[in-house]
Amino acid sequence: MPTFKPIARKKASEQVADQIRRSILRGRLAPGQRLPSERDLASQFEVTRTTLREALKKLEGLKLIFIRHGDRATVLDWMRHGSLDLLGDLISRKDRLNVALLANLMEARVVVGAAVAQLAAKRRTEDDLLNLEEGLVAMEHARQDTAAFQAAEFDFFHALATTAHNLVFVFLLNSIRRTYLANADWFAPLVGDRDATVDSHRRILEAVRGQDGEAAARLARTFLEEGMQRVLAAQEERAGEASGDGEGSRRG
Amino acid sequence: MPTFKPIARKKASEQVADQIRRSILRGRLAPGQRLPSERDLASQFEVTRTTLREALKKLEGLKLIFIRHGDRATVLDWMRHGSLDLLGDLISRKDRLNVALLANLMEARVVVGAAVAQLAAKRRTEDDLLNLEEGLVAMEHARQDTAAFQAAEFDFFHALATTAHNLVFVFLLNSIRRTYLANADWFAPLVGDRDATVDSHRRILEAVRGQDGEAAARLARTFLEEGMQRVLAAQEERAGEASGDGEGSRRG
DNA sequence: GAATTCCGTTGGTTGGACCATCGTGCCATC
DNA sequence: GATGGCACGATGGTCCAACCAACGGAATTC
Repeated sequence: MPTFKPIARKKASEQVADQIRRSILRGRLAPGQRLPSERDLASQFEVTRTTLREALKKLEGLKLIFIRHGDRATVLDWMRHGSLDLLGDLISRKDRLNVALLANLMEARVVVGAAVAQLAAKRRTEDDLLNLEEGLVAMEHARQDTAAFQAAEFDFFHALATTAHNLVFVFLLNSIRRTYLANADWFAPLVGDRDATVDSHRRILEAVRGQDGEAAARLARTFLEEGMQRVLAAQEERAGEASGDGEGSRRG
Repeated sequence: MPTFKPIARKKASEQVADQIRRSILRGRLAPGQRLPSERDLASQFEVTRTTLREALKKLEGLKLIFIRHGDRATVLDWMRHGSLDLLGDLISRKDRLNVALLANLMEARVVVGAAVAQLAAKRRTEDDLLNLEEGLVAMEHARQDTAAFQAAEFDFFHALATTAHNLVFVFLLNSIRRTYLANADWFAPLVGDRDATVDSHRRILEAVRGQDGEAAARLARTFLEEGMQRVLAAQEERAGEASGDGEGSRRG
């Protein structure tokens, strides 16, 4: 029995937003440029203005366009204003992967992971420790399921951010997680050896418990950096293989 | 001539979204809870479903609620899914400031600033250097205007992120900047001495030019950490003063 | 008992009307 | 000649009243 994916049931407004978003991200709509009026766009896409407006609303939320009453929408410079939610769109274009962005994301995990580990050690409460222990247990329980294990592993670092009592890092990890888990296959080498991963994270937990920020940061950084190397190495391997293998077995 | 602020002209859909968002952030709407139907909500707020739906769309973008066709909207756990765009709502509640979040934000600037400085030194191209030099010039030109100088100072670090060629950090700084500049007054002590700030950043630039990542990171970290101390110290001072000083002169 | 069908609730879309704001150009005034 | 008021067209914001589409549970069927 092959594994089937749920079919994409995209709302009309989503599809409209997708088209415009891609035009902007690919530079076919330059910053400062003004979009046609809602009425024009609606007739171009053959949807109602209501639907078209929902699409624009979404793009506004991504900070891709700026909307002002009485004036047409303006394309923003996404390098300057773009939201983290754009990562998901940028990292995979059809079946192709943006390897540079993959590296970027792991790099950010290294930096943020080490930082939250250090801060967590400084600020952890007893409740935080219980929460982290639960996270470890969740990882152990998910040992059999790759996707679940990856999610649990990420959640451990999310718990570290919570323990660090820094909402900026919490929210940042929320955003990263979406992109990370949506492309989990590519990041799988990070947790290649699950037992070692659990051990590693247990050592981090103990450092946090002992309020040894330096050790916690070092352990987290080492785990993530070595994992990043594995992820990128696996990526290079695949780049060497023949292409055009659309749906075939990607794992093995 | 006093300085006037533009009046706030909020759209109906924004006001609706504000109310629901606050209810969620204050916990009056718990994660997992289901919202009333759009028709119900629309009549409660005395707006059309169209307007109500725009509000929900916004909340969906902030990852505060989850919407599925045929089922009512569900409140998400914002600690687990929330977007960085929530920072702006959380940091200031009316005239009161969330000091912990202020510290969080500076803390994130320290970590990210040091990281991008280090990576920038490793990866800078000649174009990047030109860009950074422009950033310095912009800071010098803005020396007279506090708000403009703060923006220029932040943009220097944004340019470092661009130089680091890491989109995750670029987008993260985009999000932080919005909150940072919207509450610029509170962060002003960071750049208290503007000449020293320019000098500091010039040294960072030179370290980047010399591809000395360690030095760049150290310089950036020192500047930001000391600035954070000033910001927090100023905050404690104000906490000691009498309250109720709504619009009065805040700068002295 | 289990699978199927039906149906009410609810989100998604439509079409058309009207209101609010912006920018522009004209005009009267000074 | 500069200023302020005004009218107008373009455009985004809201309203209204339907209908379409997905979900979930109840009724039905086997």
